[in-house]
Amino acid sequence: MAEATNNDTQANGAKTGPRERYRAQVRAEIKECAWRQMAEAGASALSFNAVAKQMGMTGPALYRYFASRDDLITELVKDAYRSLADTMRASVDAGPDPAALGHAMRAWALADPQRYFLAFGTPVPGYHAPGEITRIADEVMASMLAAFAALPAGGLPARGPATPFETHLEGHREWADGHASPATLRRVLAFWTRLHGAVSLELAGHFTGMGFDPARLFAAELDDLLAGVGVRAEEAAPATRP
Amino acid sequence: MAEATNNDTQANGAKTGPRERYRAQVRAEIKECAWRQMAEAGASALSFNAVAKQMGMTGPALYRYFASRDDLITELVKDAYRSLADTMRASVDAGPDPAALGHAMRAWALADPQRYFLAFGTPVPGYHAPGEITRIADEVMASMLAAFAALPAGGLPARGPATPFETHLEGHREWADGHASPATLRRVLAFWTRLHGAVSLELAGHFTGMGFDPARLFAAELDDLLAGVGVRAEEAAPATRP
DNA sequence: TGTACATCAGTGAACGCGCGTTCACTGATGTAC
DNA sequence: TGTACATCAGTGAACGCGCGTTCACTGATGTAC
Repeated sequence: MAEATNNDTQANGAKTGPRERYRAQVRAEIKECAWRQMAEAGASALSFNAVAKQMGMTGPALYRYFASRDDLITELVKDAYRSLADTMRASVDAGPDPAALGHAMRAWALADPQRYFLAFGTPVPGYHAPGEITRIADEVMASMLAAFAALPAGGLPARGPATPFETHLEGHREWADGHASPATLRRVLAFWTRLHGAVSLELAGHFTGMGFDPARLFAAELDDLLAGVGVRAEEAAPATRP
Repeated sequence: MAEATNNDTQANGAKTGPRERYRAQVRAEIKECAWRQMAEAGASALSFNAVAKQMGMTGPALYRYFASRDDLITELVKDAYRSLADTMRASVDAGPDPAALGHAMRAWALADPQRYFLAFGTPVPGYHAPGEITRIADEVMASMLAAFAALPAGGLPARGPATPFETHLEGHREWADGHASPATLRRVLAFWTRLHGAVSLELAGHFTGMGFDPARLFAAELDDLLAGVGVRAEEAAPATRP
């Protein structure tokens, strides 16, 4: 009954009447508030009522916008992954440069540490991410693969026979659509795990008091990885292409 | 008044009367319970009352053993670091082998993921670890330094000039007591961050569904690191020493 | 343009719950003489 | 060995609190004719 007769409906099915527009804006503001609150006390301390109060509303009002507290959090996790996926795709689209992609990832992490930890931090035992999030995570992986696969020979310089791990990957490459060589897959995994290691320890504050600049450690790890297995960028030319 | 006239006191000042012995045992059991509960729902969900109930006690009874819930958690964090420090020291004492040390670290992490995340996972904003914990963390770092420093030239094969990051470390090496070379420090940092990256992504479940064996990725990273910067163990002899 | 109606954002009261923590107490255990 | 006393682990009631969530409601906003 009372079907809308005007065409406030876009191609994607989203309504755009004045009420819908207002709804979308308030939803965004609520998330904004939630992020701010999480940055202060961590994700597990996120309180539905507290967010409402900070919005100038009473608690129950939030149920107009999110089905439950868990729904809000899931939405935030999804937004975090979405944001990372978009950032990485933009980097790859600007040119398949793994170094640029690495720096984009670190910049994204530094911009909002809690957002980074929401995606890659301590998991809640028993919680399983809905499929939608898994799909966005796959996009992230696809960007990394694209950055490396576009380079000649997957970014690898002249090299020897396959390592045991590459041989192992030969039989487990479904996650890469089968387009990349085992050597490239191994490279991408090193890229991901090393950058995550350096960035997460930095963000968690494990380097504070040690004096060195985490940005330089990160750059050094990137150099190590990208100048060929084990040859640093600075010494690559004279040493490894005789 | 009523000073103990017997000598139920050890060299370290700990009393060992029957009551003190009982106290220590119950304290240990409470921690045991807390660990179990944390493994099920995460650290932030640790409830004082729930632990007491699982112990067959009422909530207030726990205050005989821990000053507060925060005190309990701090104690657990301290025990986690203590356990890691002991594990690593044992490995280094058995011989300064970085590969063995790396495997010991991973085994320690796999044995209790929540324990690993309590030490290296998402930090609680605003929380600062007490000095005692920082001191134990320094022990962990010392073991890593010892494993690498004991190798000839800090475990480095023939190599070129210092990289920019090593030059940077030259001016920021207080955290290593000044005993190790910048090249060794850089090596230790790579060791730590890479292993943390691989292990934490594995424990957080980010590799599930990808098919490959995380243990092999870990071993490959260790190989990469230990066979010289960028030269894999398997191909080192034929490929890079012309 | 004006009127009648439907929609729906937000309120305020209330729900049951589990939390950390305090307090005065009881009763068992160990200690001193 | 027996008795008087001090210690202290654990209880049960109570505290105030904030949580997520429900419900019936009001009043403003947009819609249809």
